[in-house]
Amino acid sequence: MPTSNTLQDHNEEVSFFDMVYQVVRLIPEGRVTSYGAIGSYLGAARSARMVGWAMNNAHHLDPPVPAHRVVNRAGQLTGRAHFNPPERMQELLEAEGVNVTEHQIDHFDTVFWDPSVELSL
DNA sequence: CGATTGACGTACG
DNA sequence: TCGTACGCCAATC
Repeated sequence: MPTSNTLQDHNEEVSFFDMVYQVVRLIPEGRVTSYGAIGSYLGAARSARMVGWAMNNAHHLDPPVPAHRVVNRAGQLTGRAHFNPPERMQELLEAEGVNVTEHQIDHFDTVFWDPSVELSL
């Protein structure tokens, strides 16, 4: 029996946070996805904010989560400020073959990786 | 303990 | 069609 005796007895799957981490780790190199896409894949399209918030926790996770492959719906590296250093996010993306200009991913529609599509749910 | 924020996105006016 | 408001769940103040 789980340690937590929360009100949610319907915990059939892991927490939303954990699911986010799992999906982010499934992102292949050279591909990126958006917070909303992950949230939508998890069945909560409106919880895009939560996905980003989960990334904050991702920094102390093991193994580390490739948060640099997660950007907003516009393809902008909005979360770069939370990296160390912030420019590290762009460097990591370029190292995987993803070109970034002015914190904006080039050909975002091409490198975009939609979990609900690639995972063929 | 209660209110606000937070790496966004969708819905509504 | 464009602009504004709300929602998601958890953590922080």
